[in-house]
Amino acid sequence: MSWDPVFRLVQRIPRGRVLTYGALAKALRLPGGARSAGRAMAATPSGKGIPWHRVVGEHGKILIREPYASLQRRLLESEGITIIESRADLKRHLWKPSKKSPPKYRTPKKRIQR
DNA sequence: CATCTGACGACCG
DNA sequence: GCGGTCGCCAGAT
Repeated sequence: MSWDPVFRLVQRIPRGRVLTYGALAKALRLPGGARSAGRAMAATPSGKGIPWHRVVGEHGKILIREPYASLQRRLLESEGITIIESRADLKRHLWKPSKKSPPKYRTPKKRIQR
């Protein structure tokens, strides 16, 4: 599975903005919904400039575990996003994948048979 | 091939 | 608002 479309979209999230796994999944029509978005992020290659920390759970909650949670919080705050009780203020920072036909994820029609 | 394991979220009590 | 269950499905073991 190529999570490329996911990475591309995440890469477009502006500084100081966040997106939720659910919104991400919905925007790309990921099969399996939000969890798929989560899997994609878990597979995020580091060192590629992908702002993974801008993806949070519903209500802006940071869902990942330590030690990443602390790191994510720190990164978000450094961008001017206020985190209260492990949550980002979505009202102010939720980002919408505006215009430009968001790359739509497509399920492979069929899998390679063994 | 069988099972387990989640960077989720909706639902219910 | 909080904790438990369930559907979902790709990777890991």
